[in-house]
Parts: sequence; structure tokens; C-alpha cells
Amino acid sequence: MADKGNKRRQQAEQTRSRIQMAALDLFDKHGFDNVSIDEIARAAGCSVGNIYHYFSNKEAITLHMTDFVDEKFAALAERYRSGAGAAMTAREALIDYCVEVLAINAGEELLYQCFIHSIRHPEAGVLRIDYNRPFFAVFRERIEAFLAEERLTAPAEEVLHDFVVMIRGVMIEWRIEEGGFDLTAKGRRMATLLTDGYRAR
Amino acid sequence: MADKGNKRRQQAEQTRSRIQMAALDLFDKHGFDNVSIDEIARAAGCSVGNIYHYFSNKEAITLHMTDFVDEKFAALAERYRSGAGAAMTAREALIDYCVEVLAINAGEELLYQCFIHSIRHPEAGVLRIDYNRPFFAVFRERIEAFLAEERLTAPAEEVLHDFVVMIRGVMIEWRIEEGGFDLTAKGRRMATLLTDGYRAR
Amino acid sequence: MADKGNKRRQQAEQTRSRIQMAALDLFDKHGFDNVSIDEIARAAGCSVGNIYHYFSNKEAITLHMTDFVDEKFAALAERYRSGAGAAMTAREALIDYCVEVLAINAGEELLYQCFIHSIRHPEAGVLRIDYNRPFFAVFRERIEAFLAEERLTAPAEEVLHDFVVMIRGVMIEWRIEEGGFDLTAKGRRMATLLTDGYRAR
Amino acid sequence: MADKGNKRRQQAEQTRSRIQMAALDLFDKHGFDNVSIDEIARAAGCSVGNIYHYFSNKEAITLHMTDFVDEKFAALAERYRSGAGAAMTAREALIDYCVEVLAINAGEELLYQCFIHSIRHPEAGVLRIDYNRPFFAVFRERIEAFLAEERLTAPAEEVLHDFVVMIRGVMIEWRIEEGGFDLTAKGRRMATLLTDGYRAR
DNA sequence: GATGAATGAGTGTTCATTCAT
DNA sequence: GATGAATGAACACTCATTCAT
Repeated sequence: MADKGNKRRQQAEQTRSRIQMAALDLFDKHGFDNVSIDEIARAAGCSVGNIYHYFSNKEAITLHMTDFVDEKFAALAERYRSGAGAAMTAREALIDYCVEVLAINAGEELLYQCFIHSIRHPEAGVLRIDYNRPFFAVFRERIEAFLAEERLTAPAEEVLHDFVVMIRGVMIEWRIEEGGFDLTAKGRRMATLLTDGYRAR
Repeated sequence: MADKGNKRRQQAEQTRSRIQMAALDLFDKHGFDNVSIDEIARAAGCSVGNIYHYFSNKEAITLHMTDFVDEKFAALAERYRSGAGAAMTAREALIDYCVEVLAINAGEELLYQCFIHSIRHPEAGVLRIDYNRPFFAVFRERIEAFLAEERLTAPAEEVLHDFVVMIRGVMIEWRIEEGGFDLTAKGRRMATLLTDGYRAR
Repeated sequence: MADKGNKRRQQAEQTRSRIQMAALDLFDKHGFDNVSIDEIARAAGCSVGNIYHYFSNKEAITLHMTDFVDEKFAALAERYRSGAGAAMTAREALIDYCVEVLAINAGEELLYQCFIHSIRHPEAGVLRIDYNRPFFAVFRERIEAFLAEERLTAPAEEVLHDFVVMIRGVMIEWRIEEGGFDLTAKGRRMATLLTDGYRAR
Repeated sequence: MADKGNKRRQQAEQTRSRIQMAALDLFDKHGFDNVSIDEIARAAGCSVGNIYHYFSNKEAITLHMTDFVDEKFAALAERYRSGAGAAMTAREALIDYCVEVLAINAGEELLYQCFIHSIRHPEAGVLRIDYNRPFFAVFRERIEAFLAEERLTAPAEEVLHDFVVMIRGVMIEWRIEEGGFDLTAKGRRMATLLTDGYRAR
């Protein structure tokens, strides 16, 4: 009995997830306003009505984007925390992290959709800087290590902010130029420029 | 007679402009997809049909955005070309230009709307880097002067690209944080970091 | 359970059919271009949106006209195939078939609407000669029997084409003269003339 | 003064005619309901308002179609009346006339548009059989000559009706098959069949 | 849990017609 | 005679949402 209940709950969770994935994917491709519930239902392989069983309305499908983004970066964070990049200097590790982050964004279309959606709806806070979130937590650690290594006294928060701005700039420009340059190479270049800039101070 | 004809043409030009202004204003406030032609007509004080007398479709109302953006920056370009910043070093002038550009964007809501709209429709090319456009033309001159002053051999196109990325990053982040930091101060800081970065190479 | 599902599906089929009937009826009365979806919805007793649940667009409502026409003639074909006209000569049976076909067209307003619509949209192929379709299949059999009976060597396809042309001429003229002559009498006369014409060769 | 007035009247007549031609041409290509006054104005090279100077409404542009059709056939009638076909038998001349009529229809797209338009609006009488109209007048003469030559007693009106039906059938079928057969060859064949049919009586 | 038929207000767009110039 | 800006009702079509099954 408990088994059956579990199975059911699992299946339900799967359906819910399938809907969300399909929706975000379509939102990415065509924009939130240009995707109908019908299309989502077709893409998710379920009925229109069933979507409303899981989500109170269309908007609600995008509501857990913050979690989604955090999950995506949780794995990366784990890798870094468990010692990846220990052989590099802290500066190299910081640059490396920027590159990895951009690579993930380039590889995951859904992440970009979250990005665009969140620019339009900043109040949702999906992109809000928050050191409890894996992306920003690891970022800060890398930066603090870099500052320590180089004996710089700049406040970590401000440097983090600089790097976040830079990364967002690279992402946006990559979209504007419709993938017309090497995203990770650009990321490496910009990150290097910034670290060099701090040294010069 | 010619006067009368002119008057008519002038009035038509005014109507066209009134429609465009009303539309861009509404797009800015609520987003392209959330503004109906009916609303634009009401805001512009004309009939729905008349909008289609001037523009072939809704999208077309935003079509001259490139010109609009260029016009906004043409004045700035003029100022720089006619010797503004002659007293500064080229480096200072470059940083100054970044700051001014951001200040204009912060002051003109419509420019930001163009920015967001163009991110969704990169194919329209509103944000495309093009040295014939005043914004990019002056930017390049500033950068070339900076590189000459510092005797740097980096290609101007690539450095320009770096600065463009940076500026876009600042703009986006400013929106994400809903104006939560000093845009021009951040611009000055980032531009300074970059110029320092090149020196370090 | 299965019953309930069936009931639902049946009701849906009924709605679909109701829409189609209402639409074809209105098209017949006022012409395709002069009937709005709103009117169809009102006539079918459903909402505008529901029409689009069943048909992808207005044109699509007429899309199954070919099937409709074929169904109308299937009964006639059946009758002929199961031995009607066995007592007549093949020539008489051929003439008889022409007369029957015209009689059906005269009696069914919808068939005429299909005819007119198909003249404007020949690409839909509703009127295309195709020996798999009951109307043309039986027609060809009648003609082959006639040619055999009279020991004529003319190719059946060409003779069929002659008769089709004649029948279409009669139908069109009947409309032009707004029913001002006896359709079946004319059909009999023209068919007789043609058969006599072949004999004379 | 009178000269000027004449010139003006002539130019006006030309404009009127240009509008009518452009309109009928477009009606032919796209159907009456799918052509806008704007398009007609553009095609005729005048303003929308000017069309309403000459015609009270869109429908009115098609109003003089009967005259147009008659003019088209007046030249043919003239040729026949002034002795063309004198060297042939009356039978051959009749067949020849059918062929010529079809050739004109095949060559003049506008005539076909009149045909289609008139099928939808038979009440306008554009296609009405009327012995005062050149097309029917000559047709009747040819038929009477044929009947006399062959010493047939069939009433000329009825035979004319048969031929009219046949010709309309050929025209319609030619459209249905989108020009997929040789129009004049078919006309010759059908006309021959009919004349043979009368002989057989 | 799941279905999909049904709703109806809303959308972008068209177009015959008018009229001041 | 001629223009073309302006109108506004009408159109085909969309879609988030509901609910009986």
C-alpha cells in the first residue's frame, strides 16, 4: 500500500516536472507570451486540464525557477567544494569558475530562459545575489581566496558584484550576437582582465 | 497651396510620431506583448485603423528603434567629437564616455525598453555593433586614443567588445537589482578596472 | 466507464458535425466569404472557440467536402453496381446515369455549394476526376459498357471527359438561368446527343 | 475651350477605364472579396478617394461587365459577319466559331473573371442568352446556317442552348483541371460530337 | 489523477467608405 | 478632378481557464 502510494507520488512528481520542463523549454524558444497552455500540454504529453491540476495558472509554472537555477549550479558548487581546482592558484580557479559558469549557461537553454524571464520580472528574485545560493556562495569563496592570495584589501562583496556584472554582460552580448563569438574564451578574457585590474590598484 | 499641402503632410508626420511615442511608452511600461493596438490607439488619440495607415503591423512600430537609439547618442557623439574631454587623458575620456552612456540609459526609460526589446529580437540588429553608428563610432575613437596613449597593441575591435560587454552587464544588473546601486559609479569603477587590466598585460 | 467515454466522444462528434452542417448551410446561402465564424457559431449553437477546437481554420470546415460529395454519390453507385438498369441497353443506362446525377445535384443545395466553392479552389481537388471515387468509377463502367455495346473503339477516358464536361455545362447553365429550364430533361437530351455523336464517327 | 473640355473628359474616361481594368484584373486573380480598394487604387495608379469619384462603391466597378463582355465579342462577330468562314461548310464554320470563342476566353483572363463573377451573381444577367448581344447573335446565325445546310428541323434556340451548355462545360472543366488540357482541341471535339449528334436524329 | 470539450473576451489586422484639403 | 488621412465596425483566430466526465 505504502509502495503504491509512493509510486503514485513519484509519478505525480514526474508529471509535474515534465510539465515544468516542457513549459520552460517552450518559453525559452518562443517567449512566455507566445506559448499556449495547449502547446505545453502537447509537449508534456498530458492534457490541458492536468496542467491546472498541478499549477494554479500559467504564471505559476515559472514560479520555482529559483530552485531550478540553484539546482543547476549545485553540482558545480559541489565539485568546487570537494577540491576541484586545488592544483591551480586561486586566481586561476576564479577565472576557471567564471568560464565554467558560462559554459553551463551556454549548454543549458533553460537557464538562459530563466535569465531573460527574470530580467523582465526582477521582483521574483531569481537572479538576486544571495550568498546562501550555491552559485553565489562558491563565487564568493573563489573571490575571497583570490583576494587573500593576492593580498588585496578590496571588499569581497564589491568584487563579486563586478564579476557578476561582467558575466551577465558576456551572456547578454552572446545572445545579442546570436552566438557569434566563443563564449568561454570571452569569459576567460574578461575574467583575466578584471583580476589584472585589481592587481593594478 | 504648397503651404496647405505641407501642413497636411506635417500633421500626418505628427500623427505618425504621436502613435510611435505612445506605443513605445506603453511597451516600456507593460511590455510589447501586453499592449494592444486598441490601447495604443486610445493613448495616441486616433483610430485603430489609422495606426495601420502608418505602420504595417504592431512590430513595425518598433522598427525604427535603431534610428531612435542612434539619435539619442548622436548628440553625445557630437559633443565628444567637437572636443569635449580634450583636457583629460585619453584613459579618463574613455572612462568618462562609459559613464555618460550609462547616465543616458538611466535617464531615458525608452532606451531601456529598446534594450530589452532588442535582447528578445536580436535579429532586428538594434544593438548590433556597427562603427557607422554614432555610439560605436565614438566609442572606438576613444578606445583607439586610449590604446595609443598607453602604447598598447591590443586590437581596438576586441577592446571595444570588452567594453560593450561590460556596459551591457552594468545595465542589466542595474535592472535586476531594480536600481539598487549607483549606475554611473559602477560604470566608472568597471571601466577603470578594464583599463587597468590592459595596462597589466 | 467505456460507455461514458463513448458518450463523450459521440457528443463531440455530434458537435463537430453540427458545426460543419451549419457552416456549409450558411456558405450555401450567402457564400463562403460572406459568412463569419461568429455566425457559424451562433447557427451551430456553440462558442467561437469551440469551432477552432474542431477545425484549424475557416477553410478547414470545407475540407472534407470531397468526402461529402463522394458519400452523396456512393449510394447512387451502389444502386447501379447492384444491378439497377440491367434491363436497359448500356446506352440507355449511361444516359440514365447522367440524368440521375443531375437530379441529385438539383436536389441537394449543399452539393451545388461544393461545386461553386471548388471552382474557385480547384487545387482542393474536390472535382478532380479520379476513378477511385464512386461518381467517376460508375461513370466509367457505364461508358465502357456503352462503348462495348456499340463496338466503338474510342478510349473510355476521353469519352468520360466529354460527358463530365457536358454535365458540368448543364449544371452551370442551370444556375446561370436560375433554374429556368428542366435540368433532367436537358441532361437526357445532351447525353443522347453525345451518344449519337459517337455512333456517327 | 471646347478642346480643353474634351481633353478633360477624355482623360476622365481614361482614368475610369484604368480603374475598371485594374479592378477586374485583380478580381480575376484573387476574387472579388479578396481585393481591397487600396489595392485597386495602387494598381490603377490613383488615389482611393478618386475611385469613389467614379464609382459609388466597390460593387459598382463590376456593373458594366455585360458591356465589357459584349465588346470583347463584337470584334469576333464583325469578322464573322463580314464573311469570314465563307469558304467552309456551315458545319465547319459553326465548329470554328466554338473554337474561336473558347480561344478568346482562354486568352482573356478578364473574361473568365466575368464568367465566374456572373455565376455567383446570375441576377446581373451578364451571361444571359440574348440575341441582341453579339456573341449570341452570331452564334445563332451559325447554327441556323448549319441546320439549313443539313436540312435539320430542330429549333435553333434549343440547339444554341445545347452549344452554350457545351461551351460553358468546357470552360469550367478547363478551370477545374487548371488548364490541364488543350482548350480549343476539346472545343473542336465537343462541337463536332454535337453536330454529329444532330445528324443522327 | 486525468481528460478534453467548451467558453468568451480579447487579439492583431482589414477595409469600404468619408471628407477636409 | 484628385488626394490620402482618418474612421470604426467587422473579421479570423487565440487562449487561459473551467468543469463534467
